[in-house]
Amino acid sequence: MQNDAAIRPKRPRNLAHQLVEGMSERIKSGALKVGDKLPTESELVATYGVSRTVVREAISHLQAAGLVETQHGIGTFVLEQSGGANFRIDASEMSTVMDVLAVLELRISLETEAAGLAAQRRSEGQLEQLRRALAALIENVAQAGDAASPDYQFHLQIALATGNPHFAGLMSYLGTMVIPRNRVNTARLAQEDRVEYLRRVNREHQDIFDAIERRDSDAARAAMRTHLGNSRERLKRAHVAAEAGS
Amino acid sequence: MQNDAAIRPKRPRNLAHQLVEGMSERIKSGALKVGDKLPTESELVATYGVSRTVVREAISHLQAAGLVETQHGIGTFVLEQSGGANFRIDASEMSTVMDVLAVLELRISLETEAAGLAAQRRSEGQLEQLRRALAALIENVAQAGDAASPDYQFHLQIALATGNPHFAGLMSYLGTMVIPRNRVNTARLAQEDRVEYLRRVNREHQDIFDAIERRDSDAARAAMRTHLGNSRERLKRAHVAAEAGS
DNA sequence: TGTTATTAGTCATCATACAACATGATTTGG
DNA sequence: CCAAATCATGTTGTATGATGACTAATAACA
Repeated sequence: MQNDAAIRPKRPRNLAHQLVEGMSERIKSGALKVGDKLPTESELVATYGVSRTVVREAISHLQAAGLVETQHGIGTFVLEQSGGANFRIDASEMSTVMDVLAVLELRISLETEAAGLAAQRRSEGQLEQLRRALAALIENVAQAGDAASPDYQFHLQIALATGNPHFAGLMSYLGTMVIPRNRVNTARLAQEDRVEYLRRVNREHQDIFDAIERRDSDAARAAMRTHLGNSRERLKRAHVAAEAGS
Repeated sequence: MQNDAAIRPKRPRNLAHQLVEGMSERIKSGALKVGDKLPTESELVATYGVSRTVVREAISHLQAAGLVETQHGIGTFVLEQSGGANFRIDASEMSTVMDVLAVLELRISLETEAAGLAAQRRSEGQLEQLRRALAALIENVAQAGDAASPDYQFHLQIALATGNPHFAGLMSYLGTMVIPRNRVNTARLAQEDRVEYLRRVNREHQDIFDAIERRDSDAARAAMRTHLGNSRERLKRAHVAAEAGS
């Protein structure tokens, strides 16, 4: 059932959202340059095959996002990303399991490399920090998700051990994204076999630590990829279970 | 004469904007607490004396601003402010070669995975975009660094082909970081053997494209890692050369 | 009791119409 | 001929009515 078309929202949230993503991409990809006038509402209606309501809502989103500016009677124009460019994931885009999965993919990308670099570069002090975080992780039964959870701390320590502050910076930002309030939590799946689940996760963490400890970069990458890949599969299963089940 | 506009700095751009301001105030002032359900569209139509169109556009703005979230068939709810957290690399921290190297490591992390995912998921249309970017890359002799450069476009297209918008978002952000004013560009090293250099880089890009074209995920990852790893080495060599030399 | 149908409330989308604004072409007055 | 007023056209802003889709709660039924 879990076809590998992992991210593509098979059920679009709403039409306007699709338009927003499409046009955002066309802006970021350079198809629409700064100052360009994007197609008129009528044209967008024609090309996307939706009503003007949807087009206007999409443009409304783009306006609020600061991507475009509309002038009455003339058109809407792409405006330059004002000075403080930054990377930001809109909180409103974190409501579904699919959204969490998309961010998790980013984490996989980041943390596999971070684990590899940490294995090469970790100092003894950083290794000690990691060891402490791992111990807290094994003792504490608290579920992941909390920003202060031992799980998060462990992963953050790995990012710190790379010596590249950007890894830790991005990690700590992504950490705030995984919290969301919806019922997406891992609570459901952990119920059926909590002990087995915890034992397995702990083992995965231990593998990562061991690889970093013995400075085995490739093994660290592999262990981290396995760990987060499993997390992704658990989320997916919880997703389909929630959709099919209750 | 715009003096009459000067009297009232609050010029109503459009009705929706007025609604946005009104409701934003009511949210921030605490009149509407987190989790509260704000009035239905019909009620807002009645209280503000505008049409549903305007109400919906206002709500659309609030959604994009991350203030509220709408659930189909239920209502729209106020959600907690995520404190405007974002990931940002200070431009002032991008002056030395080491800083560029640190960002490049992040790119390696990102793009390696992006190449792998793109190989799995790329559509035919995305492949065509990639092919075009590659062609422009080979023809054009312009040096990298510019945000509109073929090199950047090629890499961005790969990020887009993952289907995960966050990859493209982060990529385009990191792209702005590599621009800055430092003369650390690859110009120096390219001088000694420019032809050989270009031939090699083109070959690396071609390898990446080929792997994505035949949906070979592992090969795509490897090719991208090789490519960016080589870029890193070139940068390092340019660094030590610059330090020792002039 | 438990399950299914129905219903009401709400948001999502569509279609149409008209008003407000901007711009360039056309007409008109000198 | 020139310049100003007017008109024509295109675009965004707003209004209105209708229909579809989703959710939760209630009613009907076995």
